[in-house]
Amino acid sequence: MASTTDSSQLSDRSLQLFKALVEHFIEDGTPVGSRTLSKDSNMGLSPATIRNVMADLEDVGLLHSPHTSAGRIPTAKGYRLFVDSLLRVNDLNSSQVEKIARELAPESEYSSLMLRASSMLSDVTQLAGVVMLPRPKQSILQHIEFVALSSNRVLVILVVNDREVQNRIINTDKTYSTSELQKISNYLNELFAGKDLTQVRKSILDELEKMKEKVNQSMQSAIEMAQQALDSDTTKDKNDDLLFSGQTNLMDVAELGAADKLKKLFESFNQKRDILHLLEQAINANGMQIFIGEESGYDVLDKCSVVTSPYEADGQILGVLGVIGPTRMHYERIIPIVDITAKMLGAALNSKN
Amino acid sequence: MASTTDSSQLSDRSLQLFKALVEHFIEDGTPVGSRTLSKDSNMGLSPATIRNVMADLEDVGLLHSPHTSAGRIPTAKGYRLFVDSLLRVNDLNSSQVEKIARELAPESEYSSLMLRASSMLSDVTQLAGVVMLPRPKQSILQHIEFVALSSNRVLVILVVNDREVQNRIINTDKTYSTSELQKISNYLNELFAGKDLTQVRKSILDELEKMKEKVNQSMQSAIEMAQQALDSDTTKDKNDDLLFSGQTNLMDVAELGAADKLKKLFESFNQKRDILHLLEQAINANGMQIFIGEESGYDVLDKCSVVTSPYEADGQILGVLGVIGPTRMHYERIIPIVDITAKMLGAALNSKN
DNA sequence: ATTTTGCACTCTATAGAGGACAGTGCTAAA
DNA sequence: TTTAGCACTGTCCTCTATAGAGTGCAAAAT
Repeated sequence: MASTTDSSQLSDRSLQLFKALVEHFIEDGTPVGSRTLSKDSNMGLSPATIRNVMADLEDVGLLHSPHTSAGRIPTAKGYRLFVDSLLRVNDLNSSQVEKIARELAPESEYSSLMLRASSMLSDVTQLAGVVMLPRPKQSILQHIEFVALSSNRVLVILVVNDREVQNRIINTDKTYSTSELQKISNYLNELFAGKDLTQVRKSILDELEKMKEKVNQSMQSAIEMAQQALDSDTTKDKNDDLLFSGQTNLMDVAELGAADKLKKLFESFNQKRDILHLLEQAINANGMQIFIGEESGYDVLDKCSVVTSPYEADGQILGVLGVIGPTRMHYERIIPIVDITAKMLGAALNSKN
Repeated sequence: MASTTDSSQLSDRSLQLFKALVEHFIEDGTPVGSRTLSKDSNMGLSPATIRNVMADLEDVGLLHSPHTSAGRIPTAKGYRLFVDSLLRVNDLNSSQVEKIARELAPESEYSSLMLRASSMLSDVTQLAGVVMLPRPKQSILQHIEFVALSSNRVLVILVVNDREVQNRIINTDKTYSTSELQKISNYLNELFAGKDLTQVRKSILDELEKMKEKVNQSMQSAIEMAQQALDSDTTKDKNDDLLFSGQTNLMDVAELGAADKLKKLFESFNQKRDILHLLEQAINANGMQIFIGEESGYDVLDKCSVVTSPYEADGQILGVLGVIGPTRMHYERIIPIVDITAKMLGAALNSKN
C-alpha cells in the first residue's frame, strides 16, 4: 500500500487542488466532482487529470467518496491538514471587531460579562458558543459574615478570591443576636482572612483541639460555626462553570439533521461532562485549539468541530472559550472570531483588577 | 349551521365514543377511523353508525380530519372537552410518589431543591419540565455589608427577603478600610434593615437632602455608598426565575418533528419571555391549569400542551411549575404528577421556615 | 512521462404509474 | 335509528424508467 500517512509527499499542485476542493465543499456542502473542481480551481487542468489527483488524495486518506458516482468530501484528516497548513485566516472587518468590543466592555459586571461573551460568540458565528469559567486553583477567603435569619438559622456569606460570593444557610443550636454574630465575624475574619480555604479548614481543627484546654465560650461557638459553614462547602458546583448559548443554531445544520444525533449532542450540552473534559484539554494546550470531528474522541461530536481559545488576564490563563459547529464550517471566519473574543475577554477581565 | 359550540347537547353515546377516540389517538398518534373505533369502543355499534356520530362531532368542532380518507383526530377544543369533563385521572402508584418525595426532601438546599423539582418533572414525565421561581412582591432589606476589594472597589452584599443574597461591585472615590466599611454597614443596617427596598431608596434621597444642612462626613459617604449600591440594583434578573429541564425529551416527539417548529420552541425556551407570560397567567388562576395547543395564544406552542400547578407554602402562592409536551400527551398520567410535585415542593418549602 | 479524450459503467435522485389500503359520505334497506 | 352496500377519494408504497453526475480506465495526444 502506498498510503503513507505523510502528506508532505504530496505535490504542490495536489495540495492546491485539495485546498480548492475543501473550500468548495465548505461553501456548498455537496460532494465535489472533478468537473466542478476543474473549473473552480482555475488551473487549466482537465477533469481527467483532476480525477487522478483526487484518487491519490483519497489514497492518502484526505478525501472520501460517499459512493461511486458522487464527488469527494474531506475526511477528518483532510480537515486537519486544511486547517493546519492550508488555511489562510480572514482579517476581521472592523465593524465586527467593534461589535465584539462593545459587547465585552470592561465596565460590565463579571457574571454578565461571561454570559455576554458566550452569547456573542454564538451570535456572530451562528453556531453554538461556550465559555468555561475560571476555576480558581486556590480559594482565598477574604471575608466571612453572618446574618441572623429567623429562628436558629444563620446565613453565612463567604467572599472568596476577591470577587466570588458564596452563601449558605446553617442551623444553629441557639438563636444568635446580630451583635453576637458580628463579634463572631470579626473574630473569624481576623483569624482567617487572606488564607486559603483548605488551610482554614485545617486551622479550624487545630483550634477545636486547643479548645479542650482553655474554655472560652464565645470563641468556641465562633469556631464551631465556621466549621459548619465551611463543612457544606459547595465551593462552586462543578457543573456551573460552563456557559452555553446558541445551541439552537445547530438545529438547522443539515449534517447533524439525523435528529437522533442532534438529540445526543444537546444532551451532552446539558450534562456538560464531555464538553468540560474537552475544554480542559484545550486549556492546557497553549493558544488556539481545534478539534475536528471524530478526533475529539467523543462520539457525540462526530460531525462537529470545536474551535477553542484560552483567555488570560495578568498573564494567567483563566479559562477557555470557543464555538461548536459542524466540521464543515467556515474556519477562516470562525477562527479569528474566537481568537479575538478570547483576547478581548481577557482584556476586559484584566482591567477589572 | 347546527354547529352550536355547546357540547352539552351531545348525547352520552357521542361523548363516550369521543372519549374512546381521544384515548385511542393519544395512545396511537394516528387518526382514528370508524372501523377501529367500532371495535375499540365495544359498544356494539357498526362502523356506519360511528361514522354518523363522528360527522356530528366534527360539526361541533371537536374532531378534525387531516384529509378525506384518514380517520379523525381531536381538535384543541376537543382536547379541552376531554380534559375538562371526560378525563378520569390516574392514581399515582406509591413508588412514584416515593420517588418524588425523595427527590424533594426538605433538607436539601433551596436552589438545588428547585432545580431538582424541574429535572424530576421532566424525568418522570419524559417531557420538558419547568419551574418558575418565587418572585417576591416586596424586597425587604435584611442586611447590607461592604467588603473592601483592591483599590477603590467595594463589594456590596445585600441580604433580601430572608434568603436571597445579591452582590455587586461599586467603585468609590477613595479607598476605605475594613473598619470604616464596617461602621458604614452598621450605620446603614440600623437605618434601613427591615424596610422595603423601594422605601429605602426614597429614604436615601431624603437623607441626601438633609445632608445639605448638617454636614457629617462619615454619614454622608455612607448614604452615598448606599445609593450607589442600590442604584444598579438588578433585583434579580427577570430571566433567572425560570428553570427548564429535559427539553431534549421533546426532540423525539413526532408531532413537533418539523424541525423548524422545534427550533422555534427551543428558542422560546431560551428567551423565556413567552413561557414566563404563560406561567404568570397560570399563577393567578387557582389550582391546576392546562393550556392546550393554539389556545395558549403563542404560536410556538402550537402543537403543545402545558400542564401547570402553582405551589404554595404558608398558604401563600409562591410560584408555578409544570410540564410542556405535545397536545397528544397522557393527561391522565401527567396531571397527577404535576399536581403532587407542586404539593410536595410546597411542603418542602414550608418546612424551611 | 504527463495530460487529455473517449467511453462504458455505476450510483443517485426524481418523477410517474399503479395498486393496496384506509376511510369517508351517501343512499337505500332493515 | 341503525346498518349494509357501494362508489369515491386521498395517501402511501412499490416499481420502473430516465436523467444526471461522476467515476475509472484505456488509448491517444502533447
